[in-house]
Amino acid sequence: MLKYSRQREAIKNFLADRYDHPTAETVYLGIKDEFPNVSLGTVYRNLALLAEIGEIQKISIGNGPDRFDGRPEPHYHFMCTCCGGVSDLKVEGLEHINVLAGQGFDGEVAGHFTYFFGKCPECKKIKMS
Amino acid sequence: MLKYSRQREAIKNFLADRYDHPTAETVYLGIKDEFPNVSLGTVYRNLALLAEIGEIQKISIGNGPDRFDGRPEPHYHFMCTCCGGVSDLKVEGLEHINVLAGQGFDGEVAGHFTYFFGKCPECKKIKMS
DNA sequence: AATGAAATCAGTAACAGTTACTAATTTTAA
DNA sequence: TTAAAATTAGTAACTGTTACTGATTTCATT
Repeated sequence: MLKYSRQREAIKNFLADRYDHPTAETVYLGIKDEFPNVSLGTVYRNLALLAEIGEIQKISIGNGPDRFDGRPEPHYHFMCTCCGGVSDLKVEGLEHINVLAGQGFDGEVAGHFTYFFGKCPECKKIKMS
Repeated sequence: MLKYSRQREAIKNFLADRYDHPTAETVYLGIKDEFPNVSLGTVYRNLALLAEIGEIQKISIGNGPDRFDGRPEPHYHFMCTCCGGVSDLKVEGLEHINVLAGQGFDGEVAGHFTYFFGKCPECKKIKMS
């Protein structure tokens, strides 16, 4: 049975406010002013729990630490190879790619993970000027 | 300057022979009969080097250890959620998705990583029978 | 409001995968 | 053959994450 916890609520609120897909470490530091004694383990545990019940998303992108996204609706992500930032990316017409992947494959394709990489708008602007 | 090394050659050969995308640990154990004193660090270093010069591919899939693919040509991968195995997957008509992702995005999409998941042919068969 | 079982917590230790360091060995151009 | 540079084995250290512990918080039931 799931019980309320102030720490979990703070973690959820912290994520709801931002679009930069912070790491567990960042979340930890971010709720420290409200909960000075919060444990990093608590942050990890709640992030995993929230992801499991579908209230947030865990983004395992590249080789660094996992990142977390407060928006549960499925969408794509973009990682800037220049500044390392991760942002949301709206991509239309990609719904069919599981079917595409299943053609000529004897198994059963249930889904896919995709992330795009390249230069984010800010880094592109800097290089051009 | 890159010098020849017997260990590196053994690692490359080990990968060339197989399609199961082994982890560094597996590669390490696999070349141990030829090089009983080989170091795990040597395996990691050479796998990273070979991936960097484009002779093999590093597959960072899910949350487990990285896996390595002896074939450098770009292709997709499939992970079975049932047995955990990773296999190659031929998918046609996915070349355009970088362009698709770039529509309405001010940055520059250079590429993407995608892996599919679901049930592999073997696991699908078992469940059905 | 008081009780108590279950969930959650903070703090810390342990863990897995990987990288970094060091002195000895191997490679290879001269 | 020589010697500088690359590579090695072995080991320690590091990063991100999970597991353990006894104390605290939550909350349905009284």
